[in-house]
Amino acid sequence: MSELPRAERRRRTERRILDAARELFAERGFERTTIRAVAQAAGVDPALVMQYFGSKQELFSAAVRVAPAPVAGLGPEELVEQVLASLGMKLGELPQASLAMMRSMLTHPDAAASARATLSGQIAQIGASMSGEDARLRAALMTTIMLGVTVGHQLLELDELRDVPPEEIARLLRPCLRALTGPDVP
Amino acid sequence: MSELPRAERRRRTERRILDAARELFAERGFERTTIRAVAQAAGVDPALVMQYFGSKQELFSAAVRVAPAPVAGLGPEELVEQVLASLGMKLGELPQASLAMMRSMLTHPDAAASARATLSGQIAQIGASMSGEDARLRAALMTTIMLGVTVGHQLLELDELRDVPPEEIARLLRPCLRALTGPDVP
DNA sequence: GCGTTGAGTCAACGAGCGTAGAGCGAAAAG
DNA sequence: CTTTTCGCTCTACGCTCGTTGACTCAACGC
Repeated sequence: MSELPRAERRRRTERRILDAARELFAERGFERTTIRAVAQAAGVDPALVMQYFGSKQELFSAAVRVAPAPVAGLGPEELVEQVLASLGMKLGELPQASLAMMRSMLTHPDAAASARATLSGQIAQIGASMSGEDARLRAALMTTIMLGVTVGHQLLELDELRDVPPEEIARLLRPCLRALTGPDVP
Repeated sequence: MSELPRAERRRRTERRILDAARELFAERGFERTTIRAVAQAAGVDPALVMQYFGSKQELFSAAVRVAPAPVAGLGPEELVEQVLASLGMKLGELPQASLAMMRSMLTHPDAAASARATLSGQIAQIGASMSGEDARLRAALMTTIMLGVTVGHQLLELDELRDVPPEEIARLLRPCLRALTGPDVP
C-alpha cells in the first residue's frame, strides 16, 4: 500500500504509538489507560505495542521521558521570572509528557519516582540560585507552589482558574514567590 | 465466639471495613486498591464489603465522606493564620479520608469531582473573606498553593519537605499568603 | 528471481478484578 | 423449643487486562 522504506515506516509507527500513549496517559493516568486503547488510537494492533516497548511500564517510561527545562538562575529577580515563565509555559502548552507524569504521580509508583526526581532536580537548581540558611526549603516551597497551581489549573481544571490568562496568574503569583526568594541578592 | 449484640457487631465490622478502605485508598489510590485487599485488611470476606456498600465506587464515596473544615474568615490576618492552621493540621494528622480523596483526584473521575467541590467550597469561603476585584482568583491561588504543598509533602513525600516541622513551613509560607490577601482590610 | 528479514496481525491464554447468589450458623423473636 | 432474621462466608461467573507465540506479507540483500 505505502511505498515507504521500512526504517522510516517503523519510526513513524513508533512515533504514532508514543503520541497516542502520551495523550491517553495525560488524560486518564497510567491505570485507566489500556494498551488496547493506545493501539487503537495509533491505528495499530495491541501486540505491536508490546513488541516495540516490551511492557506497559516501559511504554509509559518512554512516553514521559522528556528533558526537564533548566532553571539557570542568577539573582532572585530573574529567578522568579524564570519560574513564572515556566508556569506560563505550563499554563499554555505544557508538554503532554509532563502532564502524563503529573497525572499518574499520585497513583503509579514509577511515575511518583520520576516526579520526585524531576521536582528534586528543580528544587536543587532553584536552591542553588538562592542564598540563606533554608534556601533548599524555600526552593522546595516555590516548586510545590508551582506544582499546586499547575495541578489545579491543568489537571483538576478548577473553574476559578479556567479562562484566566497566564499573565494574570503570574502577576498575582509574583509577590508570592518574591516572599520566598529571601532578602539578599547573591 | 463473641457475645456482642448483632447491631453492635455490625457497626464495628462496618467501621473496620471503612477504616481499612480509607487507609488503602489513601496509600494506593482508587484503581490500585482492590475490594479483596480491603476485605483482607478488615478480616472479612470480600462479598461482605459488596453487601454493605453495594459497589467499590460507593465504598470509596463512603470512605472519603468527611466534613470539610470551615474557614470562617474575618480579616486577612486571621484568614492567613486559619489557612496556615489548616496546613498545620494537614502536615500533622490530616484525616485519611482527605488523603484518600487527594490520592485519587487525578485519576478517578468521582474523586476529581469531589476534590473540585471541596476546593471550590474552600475557595468561596476564603474569597468571601477577602475584598478586591479578583478576590476569587487570589483565593483560588491560595488554595492551590496549599494543595501543592500538601501534595508534595504528604503524598509525594519529597525529601526536601520531610522532617521539616510544620511551624517552619508555616513561617515561610506566611508572607507568601499575605501577598495574596490584598492590601485592604474589610 | 529468491531466500531472508522484519513490520504488522490474529487468536488466545492466564490472571485478577468487581460482582452475584446460594448457603450456613448464631442471635433475635414468638 | 421453634421459627425467623441476618451477619457472614463460599463458590463461581463474566469481563477486561497485559502479554505471548504463531502466522502473513511486503520490503530488502544477493
